[in-house]
Amino acid sequence: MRLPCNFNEQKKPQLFEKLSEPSLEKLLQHSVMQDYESGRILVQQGDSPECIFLVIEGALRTFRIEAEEGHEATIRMLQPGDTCMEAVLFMGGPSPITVQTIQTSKVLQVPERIVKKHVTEDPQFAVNLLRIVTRHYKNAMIQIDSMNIKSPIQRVGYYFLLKHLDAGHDNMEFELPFQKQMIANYLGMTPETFSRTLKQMKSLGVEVDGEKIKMRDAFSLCHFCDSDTAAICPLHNKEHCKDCLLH
Amino acid sequence: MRLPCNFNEQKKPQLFEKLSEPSLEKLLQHSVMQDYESGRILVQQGDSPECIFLVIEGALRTFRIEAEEGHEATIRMLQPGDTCMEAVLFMGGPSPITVQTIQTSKVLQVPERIVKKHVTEDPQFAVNLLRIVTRHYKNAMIQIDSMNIKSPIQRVGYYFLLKHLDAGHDNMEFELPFQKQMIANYLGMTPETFSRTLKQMKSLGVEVDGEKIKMRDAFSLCHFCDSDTAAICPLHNKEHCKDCLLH
DNA sequence: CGGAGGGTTGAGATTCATCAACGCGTGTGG
DNA sequence: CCACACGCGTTGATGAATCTCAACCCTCCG
Repeated sequence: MRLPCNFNEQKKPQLFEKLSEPSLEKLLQHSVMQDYESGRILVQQGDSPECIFLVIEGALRTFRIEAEEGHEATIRMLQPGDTCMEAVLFMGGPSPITVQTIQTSKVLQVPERIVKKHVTEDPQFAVNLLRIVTRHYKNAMIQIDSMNIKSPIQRVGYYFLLKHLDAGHDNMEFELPFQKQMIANYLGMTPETFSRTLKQMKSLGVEVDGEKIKMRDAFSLCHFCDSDTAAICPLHNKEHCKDCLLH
Repeated sequence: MRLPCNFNEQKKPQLFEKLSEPSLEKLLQHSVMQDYESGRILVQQGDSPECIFLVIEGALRTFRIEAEEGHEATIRMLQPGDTCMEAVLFMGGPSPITVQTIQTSKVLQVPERIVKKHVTEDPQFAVNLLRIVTRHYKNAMIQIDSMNIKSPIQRVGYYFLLKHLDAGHDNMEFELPFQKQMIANYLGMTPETFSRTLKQMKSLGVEVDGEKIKMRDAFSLCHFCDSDTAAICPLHNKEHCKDCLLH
């Protein structure tokens, strides 16, 4: 099986990073490519995990459900190149999360036993997994403190800051990669509050037009920076980094 | 260096689980044991991580700070046998968390470079780390949905359920392992709300007397069970598991 | 044209944080 | 030995913030 060509060298999924040809080949040999319509449940909370999912096209989300009211808490939202269920495989026990497509998606599935076997055979693969899982964990920690101690506008601001840095710090425009209600849930608020918060952001120089976000200048979002993002912001400690809360 | 004797075979820290004698010896050789008073900061959010901390005696907590108001969000609370900063070592970049003692504590510190080297040399050690990190991640996911979609009483109930299962399911009494304000913050509420919530729990058959929690019967907390805990509850699917939300 | 889904806006209800005061146990210093 | 301060936990009153419910607009699509 060949990896689809829409992953060029730079956007190669982290799961396969630096793997030797034969090692990669071995993994892909037993993997299955599959297409799903939007809204399809791939794993149910409580199921025992059976494979890792690598998003080729489309988008997935992982979330948890509260039994009583049926409310959902989004844990992650995945885009092409992202993987999920790697951590769950090594947790032992049933899956704590549900996995669902939120667009029509093409997904590569690597079976559990292949993964577990390969981890012991290729140290690079083990390191990749460790890196991926720790990055998820870091995001989770940020999510936790967001819910606890940040206001809605701070959460949205931080989310926008990350997307802005993704798009390139000299790019004054970026797009929301998911539906607004999805992002709202991910940020721990209702679609209504999210919508109202977007309006508040105008006064900070951030215009919202449908899916497009336009920033007045590159520092409009500096106010939402923290030690985590400062480390990856090319403008950090430059003269203009004035609104940064760290200073 | 010898591991202190208060870890018997069963309570051996997961970090060292199933390691061969020489492997363990190698790790401990370069580790440092240290005592700290309560309230001491061991790692500051933004610092680059330098070692793994293994709690021998006392207690630590890890948390994140919000810059503007100085509010804190507790990520984890550690007891003897627990470790922290393992995940951070592999995340790359500065530490997203602050680590602090919350009791006078004895802590074993394993330097970063020893850990990273040992991971590639002993696969069992790598697997241990992967298990530990994924378990943290799982807890983080549960924390996220707690903040989002659970009421204070549900959060406290779930926390109590875990402690109850820890103490043994046939034990109708257990103790709070930390200060109430610490637990409150960990559960994402103020000490006041926590206190009020404790009173509410009386009507569910859970008495609180200082640090001691007394349950009327083994099923008082079943109401707060979910798919994650059901898997480890010895009473699950037994006839008495009546209040379980899963049914 | 009509319906469905996503997004927005408004009004009201609820819940939790905040602020303040108090009780209690402990340790300290006069 | 007592007075006092301090930290922790509790209780009460208040207010602000966000969720809920409802209506509406818009676009897309059959």
